[in-house]
Amino acid sequence: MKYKILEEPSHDKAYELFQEAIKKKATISIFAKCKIHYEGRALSELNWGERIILIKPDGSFLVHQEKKVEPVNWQPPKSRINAYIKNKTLFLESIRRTPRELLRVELGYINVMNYANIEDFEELEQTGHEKDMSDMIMKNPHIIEEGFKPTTREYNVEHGFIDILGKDKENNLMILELKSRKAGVNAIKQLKRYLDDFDESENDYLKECRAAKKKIRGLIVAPSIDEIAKEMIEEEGIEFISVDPPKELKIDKKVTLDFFK
Amino acid sequence: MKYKILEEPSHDKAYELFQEAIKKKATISIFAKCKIHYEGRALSELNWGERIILIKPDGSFLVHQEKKVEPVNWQPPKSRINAYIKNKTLFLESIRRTPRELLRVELGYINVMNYANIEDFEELEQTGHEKDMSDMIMKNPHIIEEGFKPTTREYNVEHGFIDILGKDKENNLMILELKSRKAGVNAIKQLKRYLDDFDESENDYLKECRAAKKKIRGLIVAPSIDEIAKEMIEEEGIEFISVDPPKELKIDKKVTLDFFK
DNA sequence: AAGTCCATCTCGTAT
DNA sequence: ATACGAGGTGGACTT
Repeated sequence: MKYKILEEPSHDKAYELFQEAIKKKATISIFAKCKIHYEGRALSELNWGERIILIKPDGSFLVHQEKKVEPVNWQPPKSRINAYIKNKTLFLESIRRTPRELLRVELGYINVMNYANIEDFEELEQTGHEKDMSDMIMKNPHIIEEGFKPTTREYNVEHGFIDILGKDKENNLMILELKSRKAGVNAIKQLKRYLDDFDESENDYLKECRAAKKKIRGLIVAPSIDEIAKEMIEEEGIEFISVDPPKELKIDKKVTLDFFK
Repeated sequence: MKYKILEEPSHDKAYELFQEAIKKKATISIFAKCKIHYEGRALSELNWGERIILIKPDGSFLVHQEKKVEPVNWQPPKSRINAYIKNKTLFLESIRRTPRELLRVELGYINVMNYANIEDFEELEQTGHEKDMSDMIMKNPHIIEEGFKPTTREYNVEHGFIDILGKDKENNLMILELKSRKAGVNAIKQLKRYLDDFDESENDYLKECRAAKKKIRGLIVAPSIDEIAKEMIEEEGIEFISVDPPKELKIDKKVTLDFFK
C-alpha cells in the first residue's frame, strides 16, 4: 500500500495532494471542518462542522459525521470528482449523471489528509446462505437426485473445503460445490481444483471408489449458471443442478451460532 | 479537533493508540491489511486485503473496501468495541446485543492509524421538505393561525436565515422556524439565535415594531416536538405549532434545481 | 423492545 | 439504458 500523509496542510497543499491521489487512482481520506451542499434527487445543506471525507477510486464519495453508520452525504460509484480553489478556499465537487446530482464540499481547516493505493482482491463470502442450502440438501437429498446419499460436509482438501461429499444410487462418488447465486466461471474452476485435490490425496473414499471401479462425479449446485460456465462444464464433464437457496431461515441460523468460540 | 497519527505502527503501538482513542471518545481511522469474520443476522468471511476501518465514538464500526459506497462489513451504533493482542496480532471485535452480532477484524500490516475528536453540532437540513412546508404556509397562512400574514421568506440574519417572517392579526412580529421532522433542542436553540440576531440588528421591521409597541413572537413549526424541547419553549416564551409537511412533491422540486449556479 | 415505513436507499440481476 | 427485488438494509417514529 503506497500512501502519503499531510498534517494540517494549507488548502494549496491539500489541492496538490488531491491531484496526485486522483492521478494515482488512490483512496483519499480527509479529517476536516467543512460545509456541504447537495442537490439532485433531494436537496440538503449541512453547516460547518468537523467530518471525515472518503473518496474512492471508483468515484464513490462519502462524508461521515461522528455518529451513525450511514454517511451524512455521499455520491455513488462512477461520480466524477473535481477540486478547485476559489477565494483561497478548497472546494470538492462530485457530479453524477443520470440522475443528475451534485455534491459540493467547502473545506475549512484540514487536520489530516492522506491517500493510499489500496489493494484488495477479495470479495465478501456470505457463508450463511450456502450453509442454508447445505442444511436443506442434507435434510432432503432427493433435491439433488433420486438416491443421492450425502456423507460428509466441509470435507477438507488442499485448496479448501468440498461443500458436500456423497454417493449416488450406484455408489459413484459425488462432489458438490454449492453457490447461493448464479454460478460463474470461478465456481467451475473452484470445483475443478477440488476434484484434482481429491484425486491426488490418498483417502479412504478414493480407495473404495477405485476398488469398486466407480466414477467420481463433480456437480455445481446453484440457482442458475451463466453462459460461459455452461460451456465449460460440458468440456470438463461437470454436471449442473439447479437449486434455489432456501429463504426465511434466519431464526434457525441464529440458534446454531456459537459465539465466543 | 485534537488528533494523533501513527505511521506504520507495530501492533503494540496500535493497541496503545486504540485504548487512548477509546478513552477520549475519539473517532478512529485505520488503513491496514485485514481479515474479517462476521456472524449474527448472517454469516460472512472476508479474506486478507487492504481496507479502511472507521470506528466512531457512538459505537459504529465500518470497514470499507476501495469500491462501493456501502461498507463491506459494519456494526451499528451502540455496539461494544474491544481490542486485544493474541499471538502478537491485534484483533478488533465489535459486539452488538439484540440481535446478537459479532464482527472480528484480524489486523495485518498497518499503514496509517489515526484518531481525532470530531466536533460537529450540525444536523443535515433536508431543505426540500422544509421548502415544501414553507410553500404550503405561504399559500395557506391560516395553517399557522387566524389572521397570520407572512411577509418575507429566508430573511437573512447573522447566523443564518429566518424561514418565514410575518405579522399576526394585531401586527405583532412573528418569526417562524420550520422543521419537517420532530423538533428537538437544536431547533429551539437555532430559533433563539435567530431571535437574538434579529433583535440586535437594526432593521426596519424592528424599528416599526418598537415604534408601535408590538411584541416579537418566536414560533417553532413542526409536526411534533420532543419532551425536552417542550420544556424549553415554555421557559423561553417560544410557541409551538404542529404542522405536517406536505408529501409527494419530488418531481416538482427537481425542475426548480439550478445546477452549476 | 418490537413493528412500521421511508430512503439521495444501495446493489445486483434480468430485460 | 431501465425495471425489479433483496438487504446483516439503516434510521426515524409509533406503539
